Amino acid sequence: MEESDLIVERKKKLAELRKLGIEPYGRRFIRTHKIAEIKGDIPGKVKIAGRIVALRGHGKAAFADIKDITGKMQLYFKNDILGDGRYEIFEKVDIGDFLGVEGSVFRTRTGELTIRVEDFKILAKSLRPLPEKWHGLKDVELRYRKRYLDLIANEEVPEIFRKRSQLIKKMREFLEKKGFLEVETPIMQEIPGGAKARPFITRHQALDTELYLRIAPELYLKRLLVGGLEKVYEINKSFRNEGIDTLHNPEFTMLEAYSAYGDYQEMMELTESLIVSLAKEILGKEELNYQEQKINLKSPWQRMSLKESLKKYCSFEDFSDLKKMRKIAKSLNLELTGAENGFEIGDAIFKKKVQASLINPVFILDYPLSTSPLAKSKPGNAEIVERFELFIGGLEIANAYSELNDPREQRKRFEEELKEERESVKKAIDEDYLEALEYGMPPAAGLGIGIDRLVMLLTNSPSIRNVILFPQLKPKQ
RNA sequence: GCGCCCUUAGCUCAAUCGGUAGAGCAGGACACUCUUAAUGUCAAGGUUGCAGGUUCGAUUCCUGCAGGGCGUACCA
Repeated sequence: MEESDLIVERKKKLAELRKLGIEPYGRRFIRTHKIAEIKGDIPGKVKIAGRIVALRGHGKAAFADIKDITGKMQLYFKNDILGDGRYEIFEKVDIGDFLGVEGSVFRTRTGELTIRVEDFKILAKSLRPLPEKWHGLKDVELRYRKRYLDLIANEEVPEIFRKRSQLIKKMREFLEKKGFLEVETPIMQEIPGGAKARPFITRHQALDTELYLRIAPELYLKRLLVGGLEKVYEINKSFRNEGIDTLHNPEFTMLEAYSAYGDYQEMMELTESLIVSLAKEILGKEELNYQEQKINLKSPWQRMSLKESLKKYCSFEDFSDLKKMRKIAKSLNLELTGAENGFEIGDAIFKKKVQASLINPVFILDYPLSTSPLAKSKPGNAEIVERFELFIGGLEIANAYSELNDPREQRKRFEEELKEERESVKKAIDEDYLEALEYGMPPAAGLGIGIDRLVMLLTNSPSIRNVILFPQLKPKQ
């Protein structure tokens, strides 16, 4: 039978219901209980609503399972009880329909809590068949393109998004308690800054100007530090016009937080206590499994410089030994242009070799200045900046640094950066940002946390698409 | 972008050393007033992702395309 035949069949029932004077798309239905609230025998009548997910007919009686957001309940429809042609109407109900039912709670012979339906209303007729009841919806493409079906068919899916919501809520609470102010900064920016990704371009008609979707909110949040707001954060969607894979979606959710008078050491403490407290709230514990790996989040977390990590996992001693590093890079099939300095090759080797070994939380510190144009250099070492990235379960979860607040140094870094910029990206220095710095920005620490990846970690999800309700896919022709 | 793999009924899956596809669920009909992956009987459901090629014959082999998955590159 073609799908259209299944739909024809249901449309037929719809018409028949209307003929019987039943409107199959109902209105407000006032419930006395949500399903999970019906735990024992409840005297009198209850009214619940939900979607029919299973039907088991027995001649002039039937059992049905109805589901709301809190759980599932068995319903018992019986000709003798409904009476007067009402059972005939019930026979036009399909799996997938939304019903409001009224009845009394009892236990079946097998002890299952069930509602003996005395009256019911069809709240919405479903015209399409639901995915298979036992195996759920497995087709990965369908799950993403029609997430509503995934939510109906696969129990663990709503749970992931409940946890995601919980995590963001608790993150807010944590930061508020620490005195951070939540702000909103422009998504459409004249000059996209704060990261080096390719931006999406859009256009404002009335202003007759091109605008860019932000790749990060960083430069606007730091303007607020100039303005005297000492602790700010934004839970933001940012947009990067780059490849899509298990760790990257073109639009993604990030926390960025800035704290005046602090440095990256302060941010490490904040990050550690934030993530530990989130794990306790969401999972109720500090240990978790991520993709076959056992992870222990218990403080204190390990801290290691980038250089030390390379020594430990790739056993090479000296960043000035370019020959040796190139050899290692080559053995890892890394493509190099030949113009890289020691730190850049080191970073590439790190990504390829070290990262996968960082299962328990590790702060990797002290990145090369050349790849960190907005970070403050370490006292006594102009090549290195005060920056860390946090790795858990082999995933890069956070990135933070002591913020560069010297406007002339910042200009120099921007100019350096401009030289290597890719052709598709607008070549411009954010003069307005530099001007802001000239008014004086307090020394500060800044933090970025990839919320999608953190949710992946806490829900044991192998792909970022599992934790984004509507991940980006190619349009289907 | 590159490499490898996948695409069979609405859903979940079989099958074919190249001989025109078969189950379960869902849907239809009948029976059944305590079932719970209800049960029993019957009937129906397919341009095997799309377009070409080879062949007497292609769902199967080959090429191209589309979508998807994984890896890799870009994403400081």
